[in-house]
Amino acid sequence: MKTPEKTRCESCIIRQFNALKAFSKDELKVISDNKITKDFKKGEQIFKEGEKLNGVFCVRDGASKLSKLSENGKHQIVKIAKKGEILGQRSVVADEQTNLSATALNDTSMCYIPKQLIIDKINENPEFTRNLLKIMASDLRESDNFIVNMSQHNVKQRIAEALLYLETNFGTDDEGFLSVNLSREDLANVVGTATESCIRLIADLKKDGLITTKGKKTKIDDKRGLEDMISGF
Amino acid sequence: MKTPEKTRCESCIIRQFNALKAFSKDELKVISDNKITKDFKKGEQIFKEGEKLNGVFCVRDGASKLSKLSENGKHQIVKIAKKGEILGQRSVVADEQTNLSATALNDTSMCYIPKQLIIDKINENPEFTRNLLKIMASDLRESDNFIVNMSQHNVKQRIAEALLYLETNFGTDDEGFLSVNLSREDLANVVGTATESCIRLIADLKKDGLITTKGKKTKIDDKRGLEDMISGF
DNA sequence: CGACCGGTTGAGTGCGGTCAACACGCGTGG
DNA sequence: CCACGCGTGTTGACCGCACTCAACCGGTCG
Repeated sequence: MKTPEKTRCESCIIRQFNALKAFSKDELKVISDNKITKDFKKGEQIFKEGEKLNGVFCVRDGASKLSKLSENGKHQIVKIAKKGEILGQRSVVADEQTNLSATALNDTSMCYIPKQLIIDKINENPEFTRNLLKIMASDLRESDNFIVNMSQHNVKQRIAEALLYLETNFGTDDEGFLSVNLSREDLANVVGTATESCIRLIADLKKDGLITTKGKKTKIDDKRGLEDMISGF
Repeated sequence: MKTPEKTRCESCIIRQFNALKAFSKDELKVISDNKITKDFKKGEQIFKEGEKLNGVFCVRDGASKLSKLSENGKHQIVKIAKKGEILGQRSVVADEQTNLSATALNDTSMCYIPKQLIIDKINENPEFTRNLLKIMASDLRESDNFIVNMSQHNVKQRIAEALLYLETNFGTDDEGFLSVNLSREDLANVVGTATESCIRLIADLKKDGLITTKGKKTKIDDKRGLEDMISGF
């Protein structure tokens, strides 16, 4: 983790995607003066579950996984955060320790904003608070939907869902391969299965002509086919 | 569903448990004048996923399940709401249709508060908004934890968890039986399994001396034992 | 070079889903 | 009043998905 040159929040477009868009020029200046830019290398841990955070992380670029360790030693990935999202806001709002660990999936650039600044703004700027509320309401819906998907779909369907999710949320490179490259293990941890099962089912999807792989990269060939399979055809 | 005599919000203790505790006497009067008390019989549906709600439901008494239908025709129960919780606040905050259906698990008494009142209060009363924020933050943690439990525990462990959850959150009657009596099917829908599997594993738990049943009622005999089993002993 | 990590494949097993039959209580209508 | 249907609970049998353990391969790094 290193701390490179700063970018001013006032001129940062990322904030349009999160609750920070409520802030005035002046407010942004204060935040900008107090934030720290932090970069994380692929695989580096941003924070660990149970930690008390002293600030939140605004994702400028890159992808990171939010996961939780269960007593059998497996990491369950609950969410993959993308550009514009803010990590740790739940913990700061609730004034609790973090419930999840965050780890960079690729080289990642974050802005670290001290907790007190966020708390002050919650008390001062109602528009900001309402934004936060909406975002958390949306997160909550996502989580509830995830629960249903986990319990009502088999592993193959869940893998298909995860791949589609990665495509729509992180896009593809110029050859059509997924931009975010989850390791087989991470993918298995997203869908809540063993790595071996994950590998085998990916091989199945290839055989079915729904996806192709090249090296460690994955490409979705038949989006419609995947969606149909998820629905049970 | 019938609408019995009103209880004034000012003198209602239930509100201490939810975001409404932020309101002044005057604000409560307005709410009280605009709310409707609605009662639901066991099994009655309070609202259905996809509906546009025009208000929220404050649970005065009883238990209700929040569930979602998946395309294979099964209901996954995501949460069981208890006295003091507010149903529909997520949808109202996000200005979306409901993501979940709500159904009464036993005879239930609700206060229906028009949506606009809640929206106005979000804009007027920052303390209320902050309360909402904290509650949703807490709901979000619960949901994330549920995801991890679902994917990392086997069905037997999940049933044990569900029973413990019912005991701690809804208590027992004077003989020690769980106050909320989920049907086998509902319990299966909580843990995301087939009713038959659920029944068989409950029989296991009985054989192991961890629980007993009498008629349709269930009693937890060895809380510690259940907890150990969940942790994998 | 060996160590190690990620990916891959094979073989065996058991958990849990599915279908079918049956028991039981309850309300309803003939 | 009983017959009947229906919803819920229960049990049996079967089978396949997915977990586990183990071996192996290729690349990378010390």
